[in-house]
Order: sequence, then C-alpha cells, then structure tokens
Amino acid sequence: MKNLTLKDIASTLNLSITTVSKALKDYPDVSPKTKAKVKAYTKEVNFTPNAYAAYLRTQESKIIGVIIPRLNHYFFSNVLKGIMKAAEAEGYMVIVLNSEESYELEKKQIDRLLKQNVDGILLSIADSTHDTKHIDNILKQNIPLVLFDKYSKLSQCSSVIVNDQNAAFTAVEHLIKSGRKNIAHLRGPLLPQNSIDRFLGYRKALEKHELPYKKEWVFTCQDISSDEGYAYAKYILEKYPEIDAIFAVADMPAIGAIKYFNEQNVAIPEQISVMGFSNWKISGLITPALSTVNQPGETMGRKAFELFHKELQLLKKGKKVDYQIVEIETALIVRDST
Amino acid sequence: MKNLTLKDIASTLNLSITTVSKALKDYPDVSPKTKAKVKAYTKEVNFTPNAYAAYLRTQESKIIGVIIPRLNHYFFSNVLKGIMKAAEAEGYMVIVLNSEESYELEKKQIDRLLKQNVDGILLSIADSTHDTKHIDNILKQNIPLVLFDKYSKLSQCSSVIVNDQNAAFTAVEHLIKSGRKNIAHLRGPLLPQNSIDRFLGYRKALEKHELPYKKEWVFTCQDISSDEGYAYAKYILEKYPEIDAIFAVADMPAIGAIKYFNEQNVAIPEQISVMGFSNWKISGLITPALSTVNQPGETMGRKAFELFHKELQLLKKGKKVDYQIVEIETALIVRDST
DNA sequence: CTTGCAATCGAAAACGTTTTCGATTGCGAA
DNA sequence: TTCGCAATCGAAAACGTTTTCGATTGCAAG
Repeated sequence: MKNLTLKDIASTLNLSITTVSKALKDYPDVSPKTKAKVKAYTKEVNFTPNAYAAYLRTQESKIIGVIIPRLNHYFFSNVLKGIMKAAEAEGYMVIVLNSEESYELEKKQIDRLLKQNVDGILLSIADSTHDTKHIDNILKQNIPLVLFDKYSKLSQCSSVIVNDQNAAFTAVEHLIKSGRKNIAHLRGPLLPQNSIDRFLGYRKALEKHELPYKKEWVFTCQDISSDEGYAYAKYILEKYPEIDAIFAVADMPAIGAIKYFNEQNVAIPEQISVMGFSNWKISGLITPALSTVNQPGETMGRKAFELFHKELQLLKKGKKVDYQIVEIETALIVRDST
Repeated sequence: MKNLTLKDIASTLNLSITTVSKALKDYPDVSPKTKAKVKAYTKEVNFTPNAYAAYLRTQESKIIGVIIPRLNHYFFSNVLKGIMKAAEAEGYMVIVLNSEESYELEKKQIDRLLKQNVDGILLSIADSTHDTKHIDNILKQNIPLVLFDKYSKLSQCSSVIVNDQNAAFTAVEHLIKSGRKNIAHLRGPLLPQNSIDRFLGYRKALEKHELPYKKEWVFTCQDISSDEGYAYAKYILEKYPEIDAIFAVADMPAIGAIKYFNEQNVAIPEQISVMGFSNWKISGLITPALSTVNQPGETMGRKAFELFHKELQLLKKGKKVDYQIVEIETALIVRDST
C-alpha cells in the first residue's frame, strides 16, 4: 500500500537507484535496452518519482501560486481557468489563495507562498493595496512574478492587462454617439489602476465630444456591488433626472442600477442607457440585456502563465530577464441597454 | 538572497541543528532560555523550516487537493471559498483542479493529486462519472477523501451534501400551494445523484398533492445552462401552453427560461411561475427576481474541510476512521417569480 | 600484448528537515 | 567520595531524489 520508491524499482529490476533515475530521465549513458525495461516496469506499476524529494535536489516545486482578490467573481474565475489549463499542460499545479481585497491579507498570502517555495506567483492586487514593498520582496527573492488585471505601475515586473482607458473611452463614446449628452459614471475605488483608467477614459470621451465633465456625476463604488449600483440609480433618478446614461466601472453595479430602473418602470434605454464593463455571463441574460465591454478572462490567465513560464526558463539559464507588459484586446458588446 | 536553513540558524547561534529544530517545536528537552533565543532570532529573520524537507520526514505535505467540475460557477466558487478559509486557519494550502465535468479528466486529476502527495482530497464528482473505481483507489491508499455536493451513494467515504429530495419537494410544494397545477421540470443529467434526487422530490410533491406526473413534461438539461432553459421555455410555450409553472434543477436554466418569457411578454408569475435551485447571487437581481432554494456553499466547503481534518487526526493516531455524511440545511427563498 | 576509448553502470554526496538515542553536565543524596 | 538522576544538548540516520564522478567492461587499434 505504501508508495513505491526508486529503491523499490531498482531492487526488483536488479539495477541501481542511479540507473533507474537516469533511465526515466533519458540520460545518454544508459543503454536503450535498460531504458526500455525501466520504462515498461514503471509504467506498469504507475510509478513517478516523489515530488518533494525531487524538489530537494532540483529546487523546483512545479507549483505556482495564484492570489486573487475575490473568489466568487465571474471574471476572476475565468482567469483562474485559463491559468490552470495552461499550467496543467506544462505539468504545473496551482495553489489558489484569496486576498479578499485586503492589503494585509495579500501580504500574508504572499508570505505563505514564498514559504511554500512555489516556482512563481501570479497576482491580482487588492483594492486596498497602497504600496508595493511586499511585491518588490518577491522580485528580490528572484522568483518570477506576473501581475494580471489589477496591476501596479510602480512595480518592475511582468503584467498582463487590458487597455482600460481605451476600452472605457470606446464605451462612453458609443453612448455619446447614440445621442446621450448627460452621462454619469459609477467609478471603482480610488486606488486601483483599473478604476482610475476607466474613469480617465470616461473623461476623455466627454472632452473629445465637448460634453461638460461634472464631478458630482461621478459616484464611487467601494465594493463594486449591485447594491451600490441600485442605490446610486435611485439617487440619480431623484437628484439628477437630466442624466440619460450611466457608464459603470463593472457589470455588477450596472445590473443593480438596471434592477432599480426596472422596478420604477424607467425605460431602458429610452429614458436612460446603462453600460457595464467586463461581460459577465449574466449580463446577456437580464432584461434588458446589458451592453458592456468584453474582458477575456481565460486568455488573460493563459497569457499570465506563459509570461511566468518564459521568465522561469530564462532564470534557469541564468539569463537576464526583463519584464514585459502584455495587453489583451477588449471588444465593445452592444446589447439592449444602450 | 538564498533561503535560510536550520544549519544557518544553528551556526549563527552556536547551537546544533537538532536543538534549533527542537526549540522551534517546543520539545521539553531544551531549556527555556535557548528556546527564547532561537524563537527570537527566527522571528527576526522570518525563518520557517523548508516545507518539502519537512515532508520527507513527516510524510505530511500540509496541502490538500480540491477537484471541482466547473470553475466559473457561483456555487462552486463559494464552496472553494469555504474550503480555503478553513484550510488557511489550520495551516493548509489548497491545490485546485478542474474536471470540466469529464470522467476521464477527473481520473487524471486524482492521479496528479496522489502523485503530489496531498494530505487529502476534496472532490465533487463530474456529471459524466459513471463508476467509482478511481475514487476507491484513493481510499485504498488510505488518504482522507471527502465528497461534497455531487457525491456518490456507492462510495464508502465521508460526504457533505444537501437533502436535495426534500429541498426539491418543498420548492415544488410551494408552487402547488400557490395554485399551480401543471408543473414542468427541467431536470439535470441522468447520472448525478443530485439531479436524480431533485427529480424525485418533484415527483413526490406531485404525488402527495394528487397531481398527475407526465414524463413528457420533464426536460433534461445536459449542461444545466441558460441556453437550455431558454430553448425549453420556447418549446413549452408552443407545445404545452397549459403548463403554468417550471421547476428547474438549477438557477441557470431558470434564468434562461425567464429571459425567453420576458421577451415574449409572458407574465411571470401570473401566466407561468419559475422556480430555480441554488440561489446564485444573480437570481435576486434579474426581473422578476427568481424564487429558488438556498444552498449554502461556504458552509459546505468549511464542513468538507473539517471532515477531512478530523479523519486525518484519527488516521495519524492509528485509530479506525469511519466515514460520515453531513447534511447541510437549505431554505426556500420566495421572490417574485412564483 | 598493451593501450585507449566508448559504452554502461553505480557509489556517494547533497538537498533540509525530524527524531531517536546517546552523551554530557551539575548537583543533591548516600 | 561516589553514585544516581534530572536537565540539556548533539550525532547521526532517515526520508527519496538527482547528479557528479569514478569504476568497469569490451573491443579495436597500435
């Protein structure tokens, strides 16, 4: 019942541990005949070398760590899916950790991963993260780090992102071109680069089309939740009835707003248009279906793993690795809410 | 830049490796004074023993594996969240794998986890899984296994589940009590115990209230997707206009159905009621808000980890472990669609 | 008959822990 | 003084690999 070891294999095949190990790894100094014998037998008994013992020599754990700020979140789930599929193809396993959008927890999780000797870390930083010392710590230890989606302009490391500013610009421009003149923005928290860039895209679109920017029409969603969208929709309808479109930082607040407007029998998009961001599965299923910006999570995850893997190869060869930033394409998705 | 080792600590403190190790683990045969010295220093330099080297002696990896059939799935994400929080509290990390509802992939993922020497496996079995040999393999290796949500009646192992039959019964009874007489069922695939039990609950409710069971009013959702719900809603409206309520195996098909009815201006719940199952976040946000059965994912995940942990303790003490089945409470949530 | 070389193989060290078991010390009791 | 015992400590084996380096063999060339 115990797991087999190289020693067991060696003794039943009348070989040395060394030779068995080499045979499995296709070393040139073991004859084709014994290689075949070893491989046949190990396949028969379904043997593979103990991963932890191997680590001790090679210093490679074949495990990467992923930290995301939210778990039950359609977009991040998709990123995870992409990461895991790419990792599996290269024989890696992934340890997943949750930072719950908390800076402190994020630091702790990074610490845990470093102690676990993962081969690399893929990280999407929390909304409340306000400095990057903990991130620089990873880089100092010389283990590959890739940021995805929620990145930081301050860290000198690879990232895979979306051009949030352009995407937001396109989305808002679409609202303007469909005749909207008074466009509010439900923005995200103040720190993340994401919500900053989407806000900037919103402003740039207004500027270009010579619409006035009013800062009282920008509302901050701390949680990026549907509840916030619902509450702001109510507030907007009562306080600023002239507003005829809402551009939300994400789908969830947009959906919350739509829910409120539906309840009040406010016609969407006739009386007010609503635009989301991210293209969650559900956006196409509500009534009216939500217009939004598609943010391809799986591709992002795959790309992030690939960046990590490339860096690791360079590192192993002792070559200099310089970080790169990969931008994933987004697409405007027009449905019934605009 | 290299990671510290016990040897390093020992040499700077003028102690032996043994003593340092024992001091950290509070062995009784090291003086309080040296214990304090060691602990102070290791805390200062942020040292913890190398996890893989420790494994080699203790045979404990402090890692568990979790296999779920779908990643971007609100319910499973919540289960994961519960598992990870409980695991973190006990110092465990979790490797997450995706079976994509495929029997073959499920077998492969189990294999990968066993090779990784995880301390335990938490598994929700795939829709297409039709035997349990691979599961029994885990048990034979004497590593703790806990099934959650999608379990198997055939396997002699711990599980944490929901009483699907009762929950479905209550949901359908609620439809009946609100005056519905012609109730269709969008059931899940044929194999999983879940969809069988929910179907049985549906039938039992009809029987109890002396409504006829018509098998042509039961429609199978292979993917449990909104598209299927949408398509069946269309079919039902055209072919069986007398149907006045739909009980779906999950929220997604129910949401798909609602979308179709909304498009056709079919009044919900006046003309037809729709009941879901699982209480995804989104169910409360669509219009009309979906009535459903709450299935507490996080609790389920936490419970699953606790079961694993208890089993492991028993195993380490050499005691006999007998498996147990934990049932989590559900709750009927009545909203606007019924 | 040497010598050299290619082709195979294995011994042993190393990776960083944990833990068994033995060694050492100091001190009170006899 | 001698003995026994408690209190501390450390040497060394073991966990299961990987890899360096040396050993052995057979055979062709000189």
